[in-house]
Amino acid sequence: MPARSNYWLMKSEPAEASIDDLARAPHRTLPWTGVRNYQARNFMRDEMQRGDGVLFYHSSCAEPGIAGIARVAGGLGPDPTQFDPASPYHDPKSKPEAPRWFKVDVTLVRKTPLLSLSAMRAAPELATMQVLRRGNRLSITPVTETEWQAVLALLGG
DNA sequence: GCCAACGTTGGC
DNA sequence: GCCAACGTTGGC
Repeated sequence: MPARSNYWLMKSEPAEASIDDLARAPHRTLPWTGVRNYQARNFMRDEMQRGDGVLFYHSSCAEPGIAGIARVAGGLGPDPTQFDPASPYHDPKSKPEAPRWFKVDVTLVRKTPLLSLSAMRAAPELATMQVLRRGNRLSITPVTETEWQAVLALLGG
């Protein structure tokens, strides 16, 4: 069994939650709600731990790429939006006694200059990153220690 | 707006 | 359990 990853890349549409939204949030922390994919959910529910490093990635926008460094602040629990009929993430099939969807809390460490998707693709040392794989759609992907260090180096430490 | 890729759903 | 249809993601 492979070792648990200590590093993650998490996609967010900036129109929904940008790096600046995270910077302005109380305690620079936001709950990562709205994940409706089982694989991504399992990462949050089963593998993520407080203190894990997070690459905060802007997707579905004019300039996709890594916009900052964050960290998992804990807060593992049921995603409350699944029970909210007014939420776009409402899941009528989910019951409070058996929640389907989970969230963690994410805290900003620092905003960085954008490491654009094109720059990521141009960096051979990042070629293994799951987010760069053809057809990848997972909103949360594990990042290796080597990839993490390579991203930090590209961001200028 | 297009479209490739992939996940989910539901009929059988 | 198979698999076609459909919906979503996300870069371009």
